[in-house]
Parts: sequence; structure tokens; C-alpha cells
Amino acid sequence: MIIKPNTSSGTPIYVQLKDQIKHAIETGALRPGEQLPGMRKLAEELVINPNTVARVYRELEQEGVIELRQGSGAFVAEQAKGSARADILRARPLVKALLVKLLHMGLGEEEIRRLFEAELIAARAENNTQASRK
Amino acid sequence: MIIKPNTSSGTPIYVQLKDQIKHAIETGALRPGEQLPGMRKLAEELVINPNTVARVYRELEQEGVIELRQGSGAFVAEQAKGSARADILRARPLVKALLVKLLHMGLGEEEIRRLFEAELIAARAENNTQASRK
Amino acid sequence: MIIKPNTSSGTPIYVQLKDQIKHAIETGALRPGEQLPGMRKLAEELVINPNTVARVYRELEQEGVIELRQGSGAFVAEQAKGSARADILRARPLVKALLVKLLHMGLGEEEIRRLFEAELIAARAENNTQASRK
Amino acid sequence: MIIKPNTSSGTPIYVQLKDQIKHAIETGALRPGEQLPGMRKLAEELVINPNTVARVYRELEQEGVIELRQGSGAFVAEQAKGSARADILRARPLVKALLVKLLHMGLGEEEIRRLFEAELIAARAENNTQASRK
DNA sequence: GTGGTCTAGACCACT
DNA sequence: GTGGTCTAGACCACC
Repeated sequence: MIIKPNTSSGTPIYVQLKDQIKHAIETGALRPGEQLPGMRKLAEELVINPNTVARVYRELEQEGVIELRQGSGAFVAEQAKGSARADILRARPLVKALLVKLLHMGLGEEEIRRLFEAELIAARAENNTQASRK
Repeated sequence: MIIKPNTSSGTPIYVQLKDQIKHAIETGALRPGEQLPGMRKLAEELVINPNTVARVYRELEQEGVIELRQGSGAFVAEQAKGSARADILRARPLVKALLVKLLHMGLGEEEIRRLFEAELIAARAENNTQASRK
Repeated sequence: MIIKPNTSSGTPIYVQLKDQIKHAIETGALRPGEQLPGMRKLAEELVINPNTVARVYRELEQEGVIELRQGSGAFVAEQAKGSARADILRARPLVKALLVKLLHMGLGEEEIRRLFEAELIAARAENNTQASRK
Repeated sequence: MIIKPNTSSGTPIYVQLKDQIKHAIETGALRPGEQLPGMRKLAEELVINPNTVARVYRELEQEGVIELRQGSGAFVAEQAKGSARADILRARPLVKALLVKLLHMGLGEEEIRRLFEAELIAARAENNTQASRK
């Protein structure tokens, strides 16, 4: 199930939508061969412009994640690279548990995002350092 | 220490920079009264346009997070709302530990971001449901 | 013999198919009075929608290239304008020779198409210039 | 120099434009690092919509052919794959000579296109056959 | 009815 | 003034 992208979050709508769909495929919520909602229908549901959905679908096709078949619809590619990834499914409850904890500690959503992003960058930097040391 | 914003991530540079500064204040890396790097110097360091930095500083001042003193520079506001938040400092190692774990499980950076964002939205939705039930 | 149109080339299927049939007539591969393959059969062979073939036949009839006889099928028009054109038959080996040469020089198919199209436009422009000078 | 795409040729405007730009780079008419015309300016020149040019530039960037720099413009990528290809430059006069010949033989532009396309497909088929025999 | 292209025009991000 | 996103709406291609 796709959530309405946040219109006032800096991140473009089409990026948010793309990420949601990729994530749905990674978790197996959308399975290879399954049909995606029609462009117009989805646009109406999310209260965004059909062209924006069209762009998302076009780019996802270009990345090999979905297939667009003229006249018949959009489908999750049979060969979609990261479909129903076991590691992501195992990771999910861990992430959820942590988020619940942080929210109970009184952190706000935006603060969590900032903290998370900062640590992600830091972790990447450390990995790179280790890698270049090897 | 401020990291070069990612130019090709969809999220605008100035949003990334603002978030980084806010986060530095929340963790106490930047303390009330402390001087921020000069706009030109920072712009040069991050290889971005000075106007972009100017915009960030201007907006942060408007939000009451920093103070711009004509001729002498930018300073973290004495009254900065969330300075050196204890809860965030306690949260930080938890986040870091989880990220390290996820990376070791083989998740990519983008996949982690998508997973995290999806769970954050889900958590918010649950909270709202609970709240409206009360 | 008709080749499966390229689904991912930008050019619509029905245009490709029309062009192929016209070309077959111009080279004499299809002769006036000769019967074209049945719509359903052709659609099946090319793995495209029968409606697409129907459209092609309809438009070709409108252009006077073929005749549709209710119940008995489609036939190359007796009066088909450019049937078995001698000049095109003479031109064919020249084109083929050049293409073989270009491919051996290491040019890719798309590069050849772009080069060819560009030179065709240039040639037309020159002709127009000459014509308007006269 | 970029020519106005043919609005009524079946092939979408944006595909034609993309091909023209790629070809200009392949022939060295556009060199790595060189700035492309602004989106709006080019759109005005070609009498097409700026969004169409935007799409072309975006896709070319995605293919690594050009670089888009916010606020400063579009530039041919320094690493553009097929810049000023010697083989294409050598091929050009051969193609031109043949086209002039065909036009003098009385062939029309569309007939030449069809002939060329058919022979290109045939040549590809032959190559594949040879390849699979090896 | 599905996707595909194109236009027109507004407003934002960035140099 | 450059590119970037989004909206609105028309018309075509294809199933």
C-alpha cells in the first residue's frame, strides 16, 4: 500500500514515490509479475498529477525495476533485482523496535531523521576508511 | 564538523546543510554562543555556492537557531531550543549500533534509507491511531 | 518476409510494420495482386496485437497500397504506386555494401542510424538550397 | 547546430533531439566540456516546449552523455563515451556520397529510409547468424 | 482503458 | 538566468 508523499518535505514527490515502490518490492509487498496501480488511478489516490506518476514509472522501468506494457499496464519486473530480500525482512523488526524506543524517549520525527542521516554518513565514512586501510 | 552535502540525492543541498547544523547543535557539537564557520569559508570547504550557505544561515536565524551579528559572524543562539539534548545523546549509540548491524547484514545505504523512512511513516501512523483512540 | 518490429525503439510498432510492407512492395517481395498474411496470423507471428495489424492494413488501404476484400483477405493493389521499383532494386546492393563496410569499421547500429539520419537531413537541406537558387 | 525535429514523423520529438545531440558529440561538433544551449533558449529556437528539452537533457545526463549543473547549465560530459569518434568521421563522407547518388537515382527520402532500415535489419540478422555459427 | 507524448505555465533551487 | 519540479489538460498509440 502506497502512502501519499509529503508535499512539503524538500524531497521531491517523485523521489519519495519511487523509493516507496522500490521498498514495497524489496519487502515482497509487491511481487514480480504483479500489476501496479494504473498511473491515473494512483495519481488520483495520492492527489498528485498523473505526469508525476508517469515519470516515476518511466524511471523505474529504465532502472529495470518494473515493466511498462502499452495498453495493458505496469508490472513488477520478473527479474526485479532486489525482490523480497530476506535480509531486509529480517532487518525490518529491528528498525521498528528502535524507532518505537526513540519515539518513547521523546525524540521528534525530524530529530530522528537528522540523527539517523548523520550516523549513516558517519558509518559510511568509517567503512571507507577501513576499506582504504586494507 | 560539517560534511559535503550529496549533490545527487534529490534532497536539496540547503536542506541537507540545515539539517546537519541543527543536528550538530542537538548533539552539542556546536554549543550556544559558539561561532559558526564564515559563509565564504564554509562554501569553499563544501564546494557549494556562498549564496546557498547564506540562505541556510538566514533561515536558521529566522528559526531562532543561530544569530547573525553584522560584521562579526554567525553564532549558535544562546537560547537555541534543542541544544545538547540528553535524549539524543543517549539515542545516538543505539542508532549507530543498529546501522552497523544492518550494514553487516548486507543492506545497502539506499535500502536502509528506504526501510527506515517506511518504518518511520508506519510508526507515525500507528501513533496517530492510538492517539485518536484515546 | 516480415520481421518483428522493435518494441523499444521509440518508433511505434504500427509505423515500423507499415514501412516494412511498403518496402516489401517496392522491392517486389510482395507483388501486385498477391495476398498478404491474415491479420490474426501476422499478429501472432509478430507477437503484437491484432488491432495493431488491423490498423496498419486499414491505413495502407487508405493510401491505395493494398486492397481489403471482405471475407477473403488483404491483397497488394494492382495499381500499387511503387511496385518493384527498378531504381530501388539497383540501389539495394549499394546500401548493403555500405552497411557492411560501416559495421566492419566498428560502428554500432544506433550510431549508423544517427549518422544516416543526420546526413539525410543535410542532403535535403542542400537540395532545397540549390532548388531555391535556380 | 541542431535542427528542428519533425513533428509529424511518428518518432517522438524527444527521441529525435536526443539522437541529434548524441550525433553532434560523436562527430565532435559538440566537444567534452562544451556548454549546450539553455533549455528555454533551445526550446524557443526549435519551437517546442521547454519541458520536452528538459526531458531530453535529463535522459542524456542519466546516460552519462551530458552533465547538468543547477544554475549554470548543461555541459557535454568530459567522459562522454563516444566523443569525436574517428570511425564515424571517416564514415560520414561515404554515407553522404551514397545518399547523393540515391537521390539522383530518383529515390525519395522515405523510400531511402525504408530501404536503409530494411538492410540494416538484414545485416544485423546475418551477423547474428554468423556469430551463432562460430 | 492503459501507457506515451506534448504543451502551457507556475514556482522553486541554485549559481 | 540556469536547471528542477509540479500541475493541468489535450491528444495519440496500443490492447
